[in-house]
Parts: sequence; C-alpha cells; structure tokens
Amino acid sequence: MPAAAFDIATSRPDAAPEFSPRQQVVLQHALTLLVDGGEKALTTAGLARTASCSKESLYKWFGDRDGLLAAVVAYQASQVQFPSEAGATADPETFQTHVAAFVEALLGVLFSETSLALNRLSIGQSNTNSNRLGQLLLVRGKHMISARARNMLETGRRHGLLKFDDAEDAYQVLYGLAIRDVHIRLLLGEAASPAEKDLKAQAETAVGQFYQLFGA
Amino acid sequence: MPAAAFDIATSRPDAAPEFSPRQQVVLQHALTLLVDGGEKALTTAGLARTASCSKESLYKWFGDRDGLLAAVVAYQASQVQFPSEAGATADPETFQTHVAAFVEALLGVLFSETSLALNRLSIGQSNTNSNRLGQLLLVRGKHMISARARNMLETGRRHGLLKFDDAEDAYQVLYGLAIRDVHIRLLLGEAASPAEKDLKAQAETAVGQFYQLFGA
DNA sequence: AAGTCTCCGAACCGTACGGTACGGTTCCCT
DNA sequence: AGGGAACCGTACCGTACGGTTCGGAGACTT
Repeated sequence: MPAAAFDIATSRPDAAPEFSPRQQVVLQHALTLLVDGGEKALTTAGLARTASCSKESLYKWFGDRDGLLAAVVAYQASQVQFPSEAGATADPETFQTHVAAFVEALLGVLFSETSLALNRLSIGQSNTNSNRLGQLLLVRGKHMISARARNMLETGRRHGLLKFDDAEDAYQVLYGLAIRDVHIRLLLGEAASPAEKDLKAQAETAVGQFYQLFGA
Repeated sequence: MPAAAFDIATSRPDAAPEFSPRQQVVLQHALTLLVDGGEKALTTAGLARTASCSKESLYKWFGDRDGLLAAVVAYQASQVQFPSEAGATADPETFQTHVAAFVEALLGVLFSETSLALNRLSIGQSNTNSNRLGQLLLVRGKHMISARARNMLETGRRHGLLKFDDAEDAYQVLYGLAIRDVHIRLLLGEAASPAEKDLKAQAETAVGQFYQLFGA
C-alpha cells in the first residue's frame, strides 16, 4: 500500500491541509479540467500534461486518484470565503440587508461553475468508495456554511429581530426559499433563467418571504 | 454507425417509448444494479449476466450504452404516478390537504432510492454527451411534475383559496419549503434524519408555511 | 566539486470495459 | 415438418486509463 499523502479520514475537518504552492497550482489546473469537462476529463496523464508535472509527483503528493479528487475538493473549500458580519446588528434594517447579503453570497457560491462541478463529482461518486467525497463536501462546505448561518440567525433572535424555535429549522427554510429547485436544475445541466441570475433580487425576495414567516 | 434503437433527441417527450415486456424486465434489472452500486456497477456484461440476456440483445435494443442509460431513465419516469386530483376543491380544507398530499407524494418520489440513483447518474453525466440524460430527466420528470403542480395551484387560485401572481413562482416556493436542502444532502450520500423521514409531517409543515405566504 | 534530493518526461504493464462476432437454441409462423 | 427470426452464452478485440518504474536534469547542501 502506498503512503497516503492526503487522507481525509484521519484529518480533522477544521485542520487546513496546507498544500504547497506548487501543489495548489496543480490543484487549480485539476479544478479547471474538472469544470469544463466533468470527471472523465480529469485523468492523471491529462493533469500531468496540463500542469506540467509528472504522474509520479501526483501519486507522491496525493496517494492515488481518489486522494487527488479529495484534495481538489478540500482545496476549493478552503478558497471559499464569506463576508464577515462585523456590526451587522446595528439596527433592524441593516441586519436584514446583512442576511440578504449572506444569502446572495450563498447563491453566488452554489451557482458557480466550480461549485457545480465539484458537487457533480461528489454526487457521481456518492455510491462508491464509502462516499468519502460527499462527506468531505458536506463537512467542509455545507456544514460550515450552515453553522455560520445559524450563528447569524441566532444573533437576530437575540436582538429581537427574528422569532423561531430551532435555528437549524429556520436556516433550512431560508435555504429552501433562496435555492428552490434551481440548484438541482443547474446540476442537471439546465441553464439558469435571466431572473435566476439576478442573485441580489433573488436573495432579497427570499429574505422578504423569510421575514414573513420568522420576523418578530 | 449502428442503428440507434432508442434516440431521445428525435422522440417527443410525451410519446411513451413502449418497451417490450422483456425489455422492461431488463430495464428493471438495470435499475436495480444502478440503485445499489452506482453507475460504474451498471456494465453491459454485468447487466447481461444479471438479466440473463445477451450483450448482443442489449446493443440491438438500445443502440449503445448511452441509449441504455436513456432507456432506464425513460422507463423509470414512466413508472412514476401521482394521485389524481378528482374533487380536490370541494372546500378549502380538503384542498389544503390535497396540496399536502401532493407535496408528500413529491417528497416520496424525490427521496426514493431509485430517483436518487437516477439523479446521481444524470448529474454525473451532465457535462458529457451534450447532456442527454439530464435533459431527459428534466423533461420527463421535473417539468411534468411542475406542470401538474402549477395546474393544481391555479385551481386553488380560481377558487379564491390562494393568491399569487405567477404559478411557477408559487410552485418554486412550495418546492423550496418542502425540499429545503434535503435533496442535495441525500444525493451527496448523507442519511435523512428521522424527522425528515416523516414525509407527511414535512409536507404539512411546508404547506402551512406556504399558506402563510400565499393563502388568500 | 561531489553528493543528494526533487521532480520531469516517457515508457511500460495490467485491467476493466465497450463493442462485435459467432455458434447453438428456442419459438413462432406457415 | 421445415424455415426463419429472435435470442442466449461466450469468446474475442481494441482502447483507455490507473498505477509503477526508470533515466536524467536541475537545484541545493556541505
């Protein structure tokens, strides 16, 4: 058994894998291949050629192809950044716009071609390999975002701006109102309608409806 | 070029493909393989062995592997049936329970292992083959359901039970409230929580929130 | 300058799978 | 009964790709 250079099973979710600059360049190339070609376009030989590295280095760095895929997911997850929420609760109005900004950022991430490509990859592999990629994407992506969202909503409740029993439930509703079935349609390859591309408007509409349900 | 026995591009979406009984049995075997093994588990040799048919017949019936996958999707789509809506608008209360029943049926379909497997398959292939499978699933599955839902909501509006401008928008909200992010999490391989498995309760909650937003 | 480490490039191997060809069998039709 | 179509089972071929190995070139250390 070759030395597993990147083993998600033993690495803690919040520990940054710290890829070397050279490795990050290679992972970026892998991401590009993946975005415009799907999984089958990402072959070890193809990546080595594109990134001007040797297959030997790939196997040394990432263990095997699965390790490479996992590394790509982890790398991209580490790139996603959300706006901070400094001073977001100054008054009710700015809090609502802050929530809308959060939702808009969420839509921006989920609808980006990179995110879609990685979701497609993870979903395609979800009934093999004991599903490492799906878990990785959930833990490093969705659950992180969910935690931040719950935190934000709890803040709103503490300030008497929102009213709900369970923050997770409330976030789920906000997510549903914002995403609807657009995500799955995009994953299936349908193009977004012009209205759906106006993320700001979509976010504001969703937050408006959310306030109808959970506003204090 | 072999004769394409099943070409989705030239067949109208509402024309039933009419598979022979023998072919349906084979497609059912293919579906089973797909459900508990993912795409890579569905090989022509494996299917021929499982279904006790020859590879030659597979290629004769479905043209090539893509045609087989398309046939599986079309076959499963033809199997999905929704409850009729006879006398659903007798009075406001039964209409709401009818909507809830529709949503529950929708959840039942989307969260079934067969639907999940086919969605995973289509999504995994969505950036190859000019995306035939995704289109097929959308046209034969989602869009059909969406049309029925819009029809139902329009009926409610005509009877003064609901209030909205665009039926599609309203349906999207209903969908979002019902599905939230459960679908994508299931697609990624996460197991549903006990609460999420209570489809009836989930549907009623979603419809309740929907009425808060769109009830007359 | 010699030694060592890293990495590139290329050749190579094994395997899995899509697709084809062919002989033998069953079943229907006349 | 006889002929033909459909079909099963299997052997076979070509290819694509994951993974390994090896030679050699630069870079860094001492």
